[in-house]
Amino acid sequence: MNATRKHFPGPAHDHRACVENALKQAEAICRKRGARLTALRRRVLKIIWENHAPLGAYDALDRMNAQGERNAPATVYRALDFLLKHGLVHRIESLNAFVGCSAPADAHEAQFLICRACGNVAETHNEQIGEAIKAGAARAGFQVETPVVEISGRCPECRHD
Amino acid sequence: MNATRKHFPGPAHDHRACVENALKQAEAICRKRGARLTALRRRVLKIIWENHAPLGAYDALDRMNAQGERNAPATVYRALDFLLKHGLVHRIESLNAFVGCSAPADAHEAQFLICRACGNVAETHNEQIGEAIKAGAARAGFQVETPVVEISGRCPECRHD
DNA sequence: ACAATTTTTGATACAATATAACATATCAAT
DNA sequence: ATTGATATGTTATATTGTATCAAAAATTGT
Repeated sequence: MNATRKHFPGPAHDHRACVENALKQAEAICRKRGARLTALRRRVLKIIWENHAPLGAYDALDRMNAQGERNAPATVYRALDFLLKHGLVHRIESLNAFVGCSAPADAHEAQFLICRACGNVAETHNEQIGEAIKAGAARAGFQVETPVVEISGRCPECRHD
Repeated sequence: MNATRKHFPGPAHDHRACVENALKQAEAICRKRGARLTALRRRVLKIIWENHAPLGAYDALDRMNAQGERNAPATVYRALDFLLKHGLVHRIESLNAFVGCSAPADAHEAQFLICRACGNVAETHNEQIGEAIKAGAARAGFQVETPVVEISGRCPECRHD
């Protein structure tokens, strides 16, 4: 296995299975918490998971309304709020867009690797980054609550060295 | 000196001098580069520097138009683009807002400590965070271009331990 | 100093992102 | 069935950001 490429979906990536797994996990998590993953919310989650590039709220809305439905922005934003609250999706601040969480079962601090060529985003859970942030913040007397780490660059498939 | 508090403006902070210094540095930098820090751009920079909390583009616009002027959004965005390009301000992605750069003379990778109580933001230049990010990205085969690190939490003045 | 060129600014319109407010519907527990 | 809480529908509006083209000002070459 090529350990350097595990985070981004390579050519062998089975995305159908990837999405099914995400939905299954979401259902399990919501069941366990007594949270209601309604048809609407599940549908938005599935749309977000269509690929590994973050999707804007209005793009998600367009997908929902493609067959003539008339959902309003608030509908999508509310579903996204629910999904965010339960850690099923992440918001990418630097893109104003949303991406499926690759490890919704575990509490985690995530970092995002954003390929500016193909648009895909990989989620990492790097303790060292988290520790460096906490240490640096502590030296400034700062109490960390929500670190946002979004790293723009080139993914393994798109880099040109 | 209390080293833990040097990044955030404490009660003794002389903000008038702080702003004057920022403007002086901006002038020196632009002069050296042959970049034109016009009256308009200087004015926007000064408005951004009014305090240490990031300011939205439309808030800056409101300040400009407070005396009945009729500047349009594009005017402010263009000035901000110039200031960003020359590293005189930073954009805080998670707030859609802009803050003065505290070290415009040096090229640097910055991190931002954002106090969600008082709104102030401190800029840090922490090598260890940068290194941890580069190392983590490298392990994923990812080529870092623009790391965004915005840490929300509580500043020394506002924390409640 | 003048014309040619580039850069900056003005002005109008519009696109993209996000929320407020209130009504209706559905669910869950008694 | 009634009630209370949660979720969705609907309309309107707020916020953030660009595109486009015209006019003005600064810069450059002569």
